[in-house]
Amino acid sequence: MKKGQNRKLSPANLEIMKIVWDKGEVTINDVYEIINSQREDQVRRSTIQVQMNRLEEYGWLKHQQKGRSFYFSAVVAQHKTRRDILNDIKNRVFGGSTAELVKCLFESSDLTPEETEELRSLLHKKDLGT
Amino acid sequence: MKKGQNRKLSPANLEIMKIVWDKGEVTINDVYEIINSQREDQVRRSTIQVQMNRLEEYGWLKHQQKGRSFYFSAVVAQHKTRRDILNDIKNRVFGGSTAELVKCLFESSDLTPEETEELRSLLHKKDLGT
DNA sequence: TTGACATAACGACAGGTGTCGTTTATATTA
DNA sequence: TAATATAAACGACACCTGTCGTTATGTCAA
Repeated sequence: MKKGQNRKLSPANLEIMKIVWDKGEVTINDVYEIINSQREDQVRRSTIQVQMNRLEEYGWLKHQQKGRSFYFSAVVAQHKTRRDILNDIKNRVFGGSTAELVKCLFESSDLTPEETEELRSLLHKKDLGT
Repeated sequence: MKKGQNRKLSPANLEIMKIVWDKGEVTINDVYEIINSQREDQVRRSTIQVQMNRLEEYGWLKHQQKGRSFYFSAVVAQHKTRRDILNDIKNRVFGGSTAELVKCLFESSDLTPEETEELRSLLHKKDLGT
C-alpha cells in the first residue's frame, strides 16, 4: 500500500497542496519561493522537491514537463480533500456527531455577523432541502 | 522539546485518550481490553503500555499507583483538546474561516432534523450574544 | 516456599516525515 | 566552445509512530 491517494496529507504536504490548489500549476521553484515568503523558518529547495515527489508518488500531484521544468498540478480537488479531512475529524474526535463538532466550533470561534447570517441561511436551505 | 503538552495527539493516541476521558481513571489493562473489543486488528498489551507511557511523557496523562497497578487519568480536558484540534484544522485546512468550514461540513453531512434545529438554536444564541 | 499470574520496564524495528547536502544533466550565455 | 546557472535526482539522517517480544518484579494462592 505504498501508492494511491489513500494516504493522509501531513502538515507539510498540506502546506504545499494549498499553494498548488491556489495557483493551479506550479514548478517546484514557485512553491519554494511562496513557502519561504510565508514562513519563519526557511527551507531548502530540495526539501520542497522531496515533498512534491512524494506527493506525486502518493497520488496527490501529477506533473508535466514543459521545457526544462516540471509543472505540477493537483489530482484531487481541494474541496474533496477538505471534506475528507473534516469527516475524519468528525469521526475520530467527535464520535461522528456533526452537531457536537459545530457546537465546539461556535464556542471558540469569533463569527462576524455576516458569517452568522450566512450560516443561518445555509441552515435554512438545509432544512428545506432535506 | 521532548516533554510538554505541545505535541499533537496521533490517531493511536487519540483512540486511547477517548477511553480515558470516558472512563475517568483506567489501568493499562482496561484500555487494552476496551480497545481490542472495538477494533478489528487486535493489539498487544505492551503496545498500549508504550503508547500510554508516551502519552504521560508528553503531558497528556498522569498516573497514580494503587496497589500493584497504575491508574491513569487525563491531564487535559477533552473539551479543550477538541477545540485545539478543530482550531488547528480551521487554520491549516480552511484558511482560518469558520464559515468555510461549516459550509463544507453541511455539504457532506447528514444532519437529522433535531440536529438542524439544535444548530439553529445555537446560531440564534450566538447572534444575540455577540 | 514456591509456582503461577499480573503488571511494569525495556529494547527493538520497520515505515513515515521533515529536512539537508551533493551530484548530475541540461540550457544559456560570454 | 567553455563557463555558469538552473533544475532534477539521489542519498542521508534524526525523530516520530505503531507495533512487537522479552525480561524483571511483585502478589497471591497452594
